[in-house]
Amino acid sequence: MKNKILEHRKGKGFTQDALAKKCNVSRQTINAIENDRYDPTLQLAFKIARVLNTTVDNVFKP
Amino acid sequence: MKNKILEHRKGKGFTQDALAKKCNVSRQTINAIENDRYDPTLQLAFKIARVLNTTVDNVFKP
DNA sequence: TGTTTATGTCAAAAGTTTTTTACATTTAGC
DNA sequence: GCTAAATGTAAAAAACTTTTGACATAAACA
Repeated sequence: MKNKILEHRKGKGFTQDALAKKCNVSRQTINAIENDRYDPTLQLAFKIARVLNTTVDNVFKP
Repeated sequence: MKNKILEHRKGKGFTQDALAKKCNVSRQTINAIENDRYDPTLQLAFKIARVLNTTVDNVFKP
């Protein structure tokens, strides 16, 4: 699953750690997802999208 | 996680079984998700949305 | 260079989803 | 009311994912 987390994250000036904290997950989780090591749960996908001020469909592409 | 699978599914005239087959999962999986017993993987969420001709953000709400 | 901050990666644990088999209940049409 | 189709549910196992702590590497920059 491709994603545009990096793009949106940088756009907001967030570090992985900052984004992680806002999503209440570990930095490694954000890193792993950002680098396509695995897909987030649907819940976390929504959380990430919300924190990045966008939609799930916008951040992730199958 | 709330969802509008039933609504969209009926709109297309699909049974749970039909939707399941189109998504390559078991009928019980669709049934369980439709009835909020658990959330699908992000992959499956996208598949369901695609089969129902809509978006993940449209079908699911945190 | 040395220090700090940011990112990358592992292995294992923890947790979740999915499948299967089976049966119960409901709904729709005849 | 009967029948067939559709839906609901359960338990257990299999498959898969996510998370975490720990450590490694890289980047920034004074």
